[in-house]
Amino acid sequence: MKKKTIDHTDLLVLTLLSGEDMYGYQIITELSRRSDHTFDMKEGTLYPVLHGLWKSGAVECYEAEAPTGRKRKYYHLTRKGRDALKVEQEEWRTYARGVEAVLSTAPALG
Amino acid sequence: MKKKTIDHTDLLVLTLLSGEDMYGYQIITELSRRSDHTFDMKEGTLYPVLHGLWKSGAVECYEAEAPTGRKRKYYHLTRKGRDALKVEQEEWRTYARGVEAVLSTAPALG
DNA sequence: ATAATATACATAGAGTGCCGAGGTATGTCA
DNA sequence: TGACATACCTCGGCACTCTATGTATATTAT
Repeated sequence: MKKKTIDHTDLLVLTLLSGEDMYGYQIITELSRRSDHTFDMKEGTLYPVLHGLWKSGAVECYEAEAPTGRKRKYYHLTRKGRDALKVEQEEWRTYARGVEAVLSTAPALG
Repeated sequence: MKKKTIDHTDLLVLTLLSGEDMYGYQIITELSRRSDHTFDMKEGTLYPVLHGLWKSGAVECYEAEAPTGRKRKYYHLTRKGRDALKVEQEEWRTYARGVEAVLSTAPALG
């Protein structure tokens, strides 16, 4: 049984944060929604990613209270994070182009 | 420094083999050529992949002599391998569509 | 001649990255 | 009051790819 992982987690998270500040739980639900339920990122995946992005300076973090009274940790994309996102997007396009190029050289499947 | 791995190795290898039987070294050079040098698959990656595909019945293997007199191990895609390829291709398309969907929801980068 | 490079196969160990499983805690609704 | 959604987190395992290394032969350059 082949394992299916999400990969490109940084790209996806940075992309979401480029639109607006978000908190962890929201990132998971938004990612699922915007990908038409293709991506179901696990908390065990997301939080380490978020902490890594913070450590590298790609995001800043602040706490805020939800209308419900709950604490949330919002993440904000920094200038550095925006630059990183550009790089990641370019890498993704190159990668996807490469795969499509290889697929296009093969005969159609019966 | 972020590490760049190829991923989707099975998809790429099966795709190449769907066109013609190939031997290991050839797969590496062809993959590089057809992807416009995007993919430089390492031998330490390819050979285990090939052996795994053989173990799962996706490919058959036979030895043949090159014009130079050298021995080569050719791999041939089986019916089972072709089915696996269809699945892998479909999964790739779903995945790529998902990523593009997420990217498209973000504002353009300055 | 011989050294370097390309061809051709292979494996072991390291490193990375994602997930499963578990934990903590609060708010909402039946 | 008990279930469920929200909201955060960590640890250990596992899968995957690469680095490094090894073997061996053929070709090309010096």
